Amino acid sequence: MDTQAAFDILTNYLKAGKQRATPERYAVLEAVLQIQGHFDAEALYYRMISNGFKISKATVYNTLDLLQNAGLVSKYRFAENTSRYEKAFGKPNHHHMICLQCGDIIEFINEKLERIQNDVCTEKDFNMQSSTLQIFGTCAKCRKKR
Amino acid sequence: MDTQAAFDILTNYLKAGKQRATPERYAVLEAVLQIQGHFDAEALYYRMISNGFKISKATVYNTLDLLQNAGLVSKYRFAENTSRYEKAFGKPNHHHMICLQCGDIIEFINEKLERIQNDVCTEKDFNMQSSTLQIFGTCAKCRKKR
DNA sequence: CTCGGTGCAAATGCTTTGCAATGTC
DNA sequence: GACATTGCAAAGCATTTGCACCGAG
Repeated sequence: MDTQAAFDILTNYLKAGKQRATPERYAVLEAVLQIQGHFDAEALYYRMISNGFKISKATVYNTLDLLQNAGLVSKYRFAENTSRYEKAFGKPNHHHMICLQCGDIIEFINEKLERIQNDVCTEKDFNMQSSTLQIFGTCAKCRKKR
Repeated sequence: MDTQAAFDILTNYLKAGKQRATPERYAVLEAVLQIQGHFDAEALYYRMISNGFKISKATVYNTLDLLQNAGLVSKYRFAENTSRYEKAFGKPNHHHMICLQCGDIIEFINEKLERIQNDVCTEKDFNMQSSTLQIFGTCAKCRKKR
């Protein structure tokens, strides 16, 4: 949503870690913010290139990692070989249902789930940083097709 | 636990799909059943080789996929590039806490979680086949080290 | 001016594939 | 005997790395 606020978070994160503010880093963040839903590094790379921005794949990968550490991007590993990313800024924590037929991803939020996670972590004395619930199966659309 | 019961499941699965009962398939299953906890394809391959069994990596990968479809093995994708497997026979559905420092995996079961999953799937009209909740963070052991 | 960051191409590591040989049915 | 399955090595992909160059601080 608010690009400037996200830029500020990045600026502060870079300052705190004494890392440099390069145009590439802001460009990747800007591109990420424009995308609705999930994407992989390759798609982001081609999107930036075709928008006329000059950047290398290595930098895209590096920067996505950095943005993840800054809390601006979430990284997921579903069933495939590719890592999938998603902007984390202005989005509440949520989980995913992945359709094995069409690959569609349905997001959902559930407060009870948050509570359970906290309970389990307390019980096992585990310090949670992030979490992902992935439900694999068949979506309504695909079931109707048969 | 009961190797013979697992073998029977495989036999029935193969018959149902008109697939062949090869020694390799039973050997992979047997090796899988002996392992406590998670493993990757490479580790299983070397384990079998060093036990004197002659098999190729390709067959290990193929057979792990087959065993997954038969419901005898679960396949996970945590944060890394490698797929991790685990025997599914005689083990109830469970979820994972992954320590980002030491890589340890803590398993847990929570019945409330099952109910939430069912609720969410009903709500979105989604047909669940499998699911995995992964909680990333730091385990008690690693926090004490600091 | 220094050294962190970038770009490029090559390397890496997991997984899949093509094809001839094998052994199940 | 037919043909699914195996083994092997090579190919495929996503991601990382090494190193020369560049540019932020």
